[in-house]
Amino acid sequence: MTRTVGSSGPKTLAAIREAGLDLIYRSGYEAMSLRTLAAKVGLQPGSLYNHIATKQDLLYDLIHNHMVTLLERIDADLAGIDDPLERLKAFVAFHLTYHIERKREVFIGSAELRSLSPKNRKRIVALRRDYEDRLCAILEKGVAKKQFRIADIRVSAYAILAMLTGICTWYDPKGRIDRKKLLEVHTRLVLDGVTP
Amino acid sequence: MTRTVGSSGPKTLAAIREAGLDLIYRSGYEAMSLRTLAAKVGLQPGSLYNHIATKQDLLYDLIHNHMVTLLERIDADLAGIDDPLERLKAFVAFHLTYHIERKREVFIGSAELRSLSPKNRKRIVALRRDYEDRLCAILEKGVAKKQFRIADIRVSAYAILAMLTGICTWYDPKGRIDRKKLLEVHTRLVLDGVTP
Amino acid sequence: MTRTVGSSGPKTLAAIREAGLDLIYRSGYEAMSLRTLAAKVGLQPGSLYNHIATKQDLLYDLIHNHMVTLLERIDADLAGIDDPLERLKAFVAFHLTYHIERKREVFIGSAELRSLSPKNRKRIVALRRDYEDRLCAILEKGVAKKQFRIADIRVSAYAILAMLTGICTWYDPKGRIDRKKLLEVHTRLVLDGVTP
Amino acid sequence: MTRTVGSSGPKTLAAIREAGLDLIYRSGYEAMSLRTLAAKVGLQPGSLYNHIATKQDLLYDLIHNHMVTLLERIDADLAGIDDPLERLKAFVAFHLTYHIERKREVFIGSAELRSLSPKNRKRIVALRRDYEDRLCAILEKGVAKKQFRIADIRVSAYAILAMLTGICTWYDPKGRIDRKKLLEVHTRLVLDGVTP
DNA sequence: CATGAATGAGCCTTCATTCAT
DNA sequence: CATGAATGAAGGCTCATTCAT
Repeated sequence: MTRTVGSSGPKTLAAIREAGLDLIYRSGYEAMSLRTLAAKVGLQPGSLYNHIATKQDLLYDLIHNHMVTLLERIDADLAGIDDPLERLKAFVAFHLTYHIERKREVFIGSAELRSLSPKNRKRIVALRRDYEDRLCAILEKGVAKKQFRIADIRVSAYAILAMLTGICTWYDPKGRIDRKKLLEVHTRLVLDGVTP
Repeated sequence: MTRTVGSSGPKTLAAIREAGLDLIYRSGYEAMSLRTLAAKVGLQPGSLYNHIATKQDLLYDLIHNHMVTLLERIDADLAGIDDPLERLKAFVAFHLTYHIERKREVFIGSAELRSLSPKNRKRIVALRRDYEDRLCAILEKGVAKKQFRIADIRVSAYAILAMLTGICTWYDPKGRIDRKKLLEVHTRLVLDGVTP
Repeated sequence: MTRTVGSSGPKTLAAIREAGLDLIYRSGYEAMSLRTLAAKVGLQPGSLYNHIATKQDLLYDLIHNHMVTLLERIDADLAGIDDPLERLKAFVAFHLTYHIERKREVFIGSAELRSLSPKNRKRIVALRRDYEDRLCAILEKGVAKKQFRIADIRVSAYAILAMLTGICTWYDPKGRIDRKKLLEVHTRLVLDGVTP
Repeated sequence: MTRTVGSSGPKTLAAIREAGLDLIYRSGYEAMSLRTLAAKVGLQPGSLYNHIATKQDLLYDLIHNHMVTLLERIDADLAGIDDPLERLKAFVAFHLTYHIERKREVFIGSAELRSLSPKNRKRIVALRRDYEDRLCAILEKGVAKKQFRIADIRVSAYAILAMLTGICTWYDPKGRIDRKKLLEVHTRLVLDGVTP
């Protein structure tokens, strides 16, 4: 998004992104100061502006990156699968995995929506909607094929997403529960909730 | 905006709490300035300190109040119900209703956990755990009585809570979906997910 | 200075004065808040104004009281003594004793001169001058009678006062040096410095 | 008042120190606001923080600088002098001169001790003690060599220091008394007080 | 590209003081 | 007399951002 050509430029920008991700995840966008960020990267505050346009821009950049990747990946994972039930399983598997691996991006992507400028927020919300639509489409197909029985597609989609997304607030990769079991439990919860 | 002459102490505190709830919900704790808060209540910034000790204190007060009420209410609603299935239904009904009616408190209670001082956060997290334990207890009893079939109690409880809590991020009381239907959809999702 | 008739009035005023003395001595006039003062006396801040006119007034009251007492006492102690040497000894004895016993008043009386309003400062400085004049007069008489040999009366007077007053910055009544010895040492220092 | 364009770092810091010295001397540490200080230097209040860490830090810096210089100078002035009497004379001469020329530093160094944080105060008090020890050592040597007759070294040292330091509260370099006479008067007062 | 110094706005909080009750 | 709640000003300090070097 914000990038300047040059020798150590891209590396520095990457470091800024990574540090920003970390700090925003841990303390929140408002609570993170660019001074702290600069210090973490080993720069003076003013130098950040050789890589980013504004603090707000960095936030948008982070979230936007995340959303675009999310959409690319889900499409890649669903490609070639036709059966709605299989597609739903794939969706759950992907969502869960991605949300565990990208805990910070996911959290920021929803908790810091309100810190985005109206214009930026609109853009991100549109991408979120795109992603939700992937799930809605699967559910609809399943209903059409009588594989699923669902009272309200959108409500169910939101409920499923909330449930799956919720894990990134408590799941600890180093904790007692292994990822496979987590996937099984959630897959069952979802399937039982939509199959007749 | 203008000073309400004769507004006595408790009333002013209540106004501060209400305004704080609103502002924190909409812009976040860090982003809310006490100047804005004071203006909304019709006071000078310094006058807030006749009613609250610090900004942090107000946040804690708001969240703590919410948690205590939550626990009181769920206990009241569950009292006298024995059957695990019925208890689970009551839990879902209560949780959903409360989370719709107290959207702001609920949101703040989780989104602003990180804005609490370590000591305060600990206290709140303990209360949250208490609440989660109510659901775990129900699930356990149900499993013991062979009414439920659950792979991992705690994981399921978190999944259910995440799902039910999720609604307060998108549900609009004035939107197309009425509360009854919402309850039906979620109750089914939950029950199907835990019954054998 | 500032007094209201009434039942517990005078006692409260005395408590305010004592607390003020203590707080100003320990933290300085600017650093002492009326809130702290009120708390120490067991009142609400606003209630102080039933006894004092302003914070500045309290300071002036304290210092003025001190100066007036100082003058009354030195005159009493010198009364009836004629010989300049004896008068000087009496002065040293009185000054030392008073400055040890009224450490706080003395300290405030010089350190907080700058915190007085111009008008108040003028008044106090005049009283200080009166006191200095007592010593100058003694020295002059002694010189006239050839008992003393002094190059510059005023300079010597200031030097002597500085020396004698200095003790209240370090003397600890409970320390190793007893008051009698202190008096001896200082008396000798002074006398040796002015006698031929 | 107006910003001195191009004023580089060290120069600005020096200006801040000088302005701070002046303001603290005249109004006291607590009474000096950083806004006033900044205005005097021609900066915005926040810009001060490019040069100092905190207000407290500035105070400590000022006093510490003063104490270190004091120690360096007295040692330089005493170097090469062996006779206790000559050393005492040199001490008096140095002390008096320095205290006249650095009136403000000296005053702040003792009047604002109480405004220092406990940790900072400890450090400064230790340096003061070092300086006092220089005088004590001279007196001791003189006593050992029977050149001085002193009842209590420490008490006498304090008395002498108080007397000499006192002048900086009233001496006006532009006044009627010239420095040479001042030195004579004080030297005699001191010597007469310690010689047999 | 990075730095250091500056800006101007704003933050939370404290303060002396007032006044209806 | 005392209280509790208010005011308005000010305090120290932090912040995102700019820009000459």
